Amino acid sequence: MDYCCTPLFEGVLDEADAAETALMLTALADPMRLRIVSMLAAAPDGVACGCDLEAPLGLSQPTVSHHLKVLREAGLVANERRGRWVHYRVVPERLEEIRLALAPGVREFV
Amino acid sequence: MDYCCTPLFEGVLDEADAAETALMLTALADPMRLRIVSMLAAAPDGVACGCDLEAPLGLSQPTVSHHLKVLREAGLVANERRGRWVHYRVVPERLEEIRLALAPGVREFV
DNA sequence: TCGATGTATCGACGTATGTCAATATATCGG
DNA sequence: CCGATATATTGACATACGTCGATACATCGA
Repeated sequence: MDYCCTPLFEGVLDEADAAETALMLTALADPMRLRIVSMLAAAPDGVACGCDLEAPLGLSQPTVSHHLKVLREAGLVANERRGRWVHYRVVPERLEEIRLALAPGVREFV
Repeated sequence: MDYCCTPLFEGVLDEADAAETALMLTALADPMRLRIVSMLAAAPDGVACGCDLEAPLGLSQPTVSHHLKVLREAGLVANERRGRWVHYRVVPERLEEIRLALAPGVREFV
């Protein structure tokens, strides 16, 4: 008797939800961007400017700017111009969204 | 007085940790793979075989096999051959690792 | 043994991504 | 207004990724 191929698949992520969650995860799924978020979180007042990130990361200025743009468009960091500099900070609520999306069963899987 | 460019950057993710976390996130940062994990989690006994995933996902058999391999190599799913079929299940401990890695400040940021 | 069925691998294709140098834009100080 | 500094954009490049068809491998039933 085959107990395989049961017709389950209920309460599953639809395409739209999967696409949105994947966008957030994609923005975070890069070593350099993870380190950027970590640096911002560890910075005094949780704020740092892009110029501080280039040397520790060993990346060029355009590349850092690119990564910050990816993180910003994913809502994972916020920026604020302060004179010549742009201050970046982590958006913890957005990180929490990801953690909730990955809850026990990836969804409300109680 | 410039309050920018302070020499913070302590307690930050090193390259190795960032690379490993990025590997897990990359495996999960795909809409189809998110739906696969969701389907496995929602399946009775938390187990399903690859043949059940093709039709709901609208993907070819090789593509489903590829995604399952990516998830398996990332430790996010486990497989077990059962006769002609291979049963896949989510590894919740691995998902929990990701959630912990994304804790408040991405690291032990209390 | 042979055919059927589920799974894995291979090769190829188009697209996306991370990176940089060069350049443009924005803001401050003098 | 001009030079200096921080940031953003553009264009180019190599690499990685998602997908498929074709094919090989594994297992069961007859």
